[in-house]
Amino acid sequence: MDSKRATVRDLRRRNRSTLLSTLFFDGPLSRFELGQRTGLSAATVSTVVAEMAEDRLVVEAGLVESDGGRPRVLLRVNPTYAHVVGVDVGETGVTMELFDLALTRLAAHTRPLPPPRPAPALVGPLIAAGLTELLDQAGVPESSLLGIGIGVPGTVEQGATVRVHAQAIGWDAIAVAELLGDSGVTAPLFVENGAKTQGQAEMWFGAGRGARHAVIALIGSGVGATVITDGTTYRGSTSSAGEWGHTSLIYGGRACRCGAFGCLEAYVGAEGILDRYRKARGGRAIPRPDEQSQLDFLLTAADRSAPAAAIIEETVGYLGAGIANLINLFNPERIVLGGWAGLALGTRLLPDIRRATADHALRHAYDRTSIDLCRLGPDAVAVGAATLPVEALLTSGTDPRTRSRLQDAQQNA
Amino acid sequence: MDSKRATVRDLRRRNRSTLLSTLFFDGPLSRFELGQRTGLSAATVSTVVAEMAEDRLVVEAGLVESDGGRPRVLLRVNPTYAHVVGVDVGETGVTMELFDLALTRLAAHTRPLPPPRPAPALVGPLIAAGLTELLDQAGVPESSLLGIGIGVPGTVEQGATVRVHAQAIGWDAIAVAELLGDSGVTAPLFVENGAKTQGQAEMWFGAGRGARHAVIALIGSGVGATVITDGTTYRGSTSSAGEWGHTSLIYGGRACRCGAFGCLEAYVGAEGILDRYRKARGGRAIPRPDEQSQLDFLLTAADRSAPAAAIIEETVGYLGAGIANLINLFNPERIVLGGWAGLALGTRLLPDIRRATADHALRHAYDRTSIDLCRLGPDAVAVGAATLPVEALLTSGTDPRTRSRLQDAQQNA
DNA sequence: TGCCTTAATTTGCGACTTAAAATTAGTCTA
DNA sequence: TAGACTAATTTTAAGTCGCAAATTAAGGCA
Repeated sequence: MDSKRATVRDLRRRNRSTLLSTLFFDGPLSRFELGQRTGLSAATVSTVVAEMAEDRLVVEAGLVESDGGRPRVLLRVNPTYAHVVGVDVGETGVTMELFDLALTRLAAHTRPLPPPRPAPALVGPLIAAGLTELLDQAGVPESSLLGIGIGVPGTVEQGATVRVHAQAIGWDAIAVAELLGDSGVTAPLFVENGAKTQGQAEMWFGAGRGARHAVIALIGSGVGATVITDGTTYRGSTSSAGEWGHTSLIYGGRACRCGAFGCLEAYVGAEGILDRYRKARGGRAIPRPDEQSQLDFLLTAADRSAPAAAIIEETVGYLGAGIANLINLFNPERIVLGGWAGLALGTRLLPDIRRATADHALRHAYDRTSIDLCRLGPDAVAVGAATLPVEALLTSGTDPRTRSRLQDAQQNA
Repeated sequence: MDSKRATVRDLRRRNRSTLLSTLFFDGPLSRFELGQRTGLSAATVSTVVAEMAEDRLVVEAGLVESDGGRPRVLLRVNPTYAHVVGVDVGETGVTMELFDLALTRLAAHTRPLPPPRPAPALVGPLIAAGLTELLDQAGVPESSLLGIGIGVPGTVEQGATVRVHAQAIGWDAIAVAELLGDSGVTAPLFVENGAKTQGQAEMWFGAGRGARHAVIALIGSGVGATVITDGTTYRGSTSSAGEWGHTSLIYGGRACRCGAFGCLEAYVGAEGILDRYRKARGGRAIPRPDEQSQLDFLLTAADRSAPAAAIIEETVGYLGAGIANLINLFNPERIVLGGWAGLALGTRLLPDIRRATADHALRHAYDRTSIDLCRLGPDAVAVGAATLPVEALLTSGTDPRTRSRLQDAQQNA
């Protein structure tokens, strides 16, 4: 069915990849433990580790004392082997962060973008300029860059040329590689939907750690989800899977900005919630400057105002039904609720949300799913983007910088 | 991350598996073509094929004439290498079918079950007795059985012991292996949810052929779905994924037999449709004996009766929204609509259903999804069940009969 | 019959993992 | 402080595997 040929060299690559990955996520570990966890023989662990140590990809990290017997040497991924940059292209600004290989933040900055529709041609130079500044700031040479991950709002179609469809900022089928085409940036680029990078960050370092099947449900002004199946982000056939916000919750209900009616987003997205609240107030504006504080206002008001409480209660019900749909369809072991609005609702109402979910989900699946809150917050988009080059390194076991050259060579052949 | 060790032997197994699979699905093929399709070298193809020919798993199937040069020898999977049995355990009866390895039906029969709740203890002996009869009928020795696939209504929890939760027939956490425990059946058992086996049949031999990402949407009295991601059935963490029928379509709407309100099933399941129609008729019964003819009656009535037409139009709308949810969440390349009610609706109303779906789905994803009808019908549950042992053979490249012994040995070690 | 073309097999090689043996690097004991 | 002891690595010696190149097989054609 799948036509992946397998040579004996692929074997090595794969073993290298599993060893590197276990070291990255569960390290530091000794060679002995590595053998146990991966099922590989001590001999193989030894030779492969030696190879990676030769490349300076893996370094020693102290000893474990023993009660008699040779002490185990701890190994870990070398944080300074290379660096990665994560870029969060938002609707109003671009945040860039520089990390070492262990994803420790070394430098960061944010540049505003002219709203509402920043021309793609503008973003390229902005990133290029921001990049050199970032590198200068941390004293990291550009040659040390493993890659640059870019999180964008909108769907990203992976393929020969990566194309971005971001209706939110008016990008239609933009080829990202061209944005940085002539700016002299040579590091490999990895582009992905911002919600998906945020979800990946949550999976690697947040509430998703260790889960093989999970859904990261993100609620901000809009609503999206990242679906993790078997440890990897599910993309579907054209990378637009997980559009949870635009599933029908109330057939023929409120108009949604996607053009359809009754979408979940129109009910539990911050904009939808506040709009409903405004209507309940007889059209009076909510006396706060921005969406976040308006939602806070609503949540506080719910303690004393019946209409506000009703809106919240409804919202919790809708959200529960929406989450139940995720459970019934994907049967994950964990749901992680995030996004700024998701966190605002969740921190105060998680038990209610759980109850509402139970009312709508099938018992069997619900009982086997935990519902937790995000641990990283919306600024995790950049970290998540930065994980992309690291992921490429881990899954291939080889440096994407050299690999891309190889791929080019193969394509020319 | 994943701790699959990779020895040099696994390599062979994997290549054997890919060769066998391509031969099974795309055969007959010559060694030369096999090499091209799998990317393996001619040498490897030759040796691996020789091995499989030695086992009589693969046999020659004629020549391709050539215009000069040695003619290519066509190869195919040996249909008589082994046989498989597919069992469809339904609410009212058990259908059993015997196939050769090419899934050609050799014998079949159906036994009624005492409704409404056949005791599990009853089903075991029924299958055992039916099995010997089936084998006698076709003159196939039991030793030739590669395995027995069983499709059951309800969720099947795969694990050390396979457990079935089938509320429809009152089975709760039944360990299937025990059903046949002392009946002397030695062939490996494979148990799976009936909707999933039907979906698999559709993927192998029906409208799903060739798709990597697809959803088989099944509408009968109830509603279910099989989700295919990357060519394999998606099960989720506890095998209960794809419960499309119990996703909320209308928050707080009609009561569903699952206990929740507003489930899709309550609107587009045959029972739900007919119930709504009955209400529209002021409570008068539909003058037909069973659900299928009642639905036909409704569909025909729609041509001349406004209330009937309204029910159908509503149903199409609901169904469109439900399908749109599948598209938005899973982003498949193909939706296959099936089940007896799904077919009844689809054959007359597919264009309308497509339109309704377009109204609710995101443009980008909808444009890249085709919506087709099932080609096999509801009796495909048994064929689908029979594919399970074949699938085990294809993905492992080795005979599940010997493999299970190996696994036992490993577990004891 | 002999030459040409293409398919399949055989051969020689480099690469890989593993089990077992050897080595190494500590702790413990007297 | 010199063994004795213990347990982690490394080396060594098979045994496999897939591949490229070289052969061999099986026809067509003149």
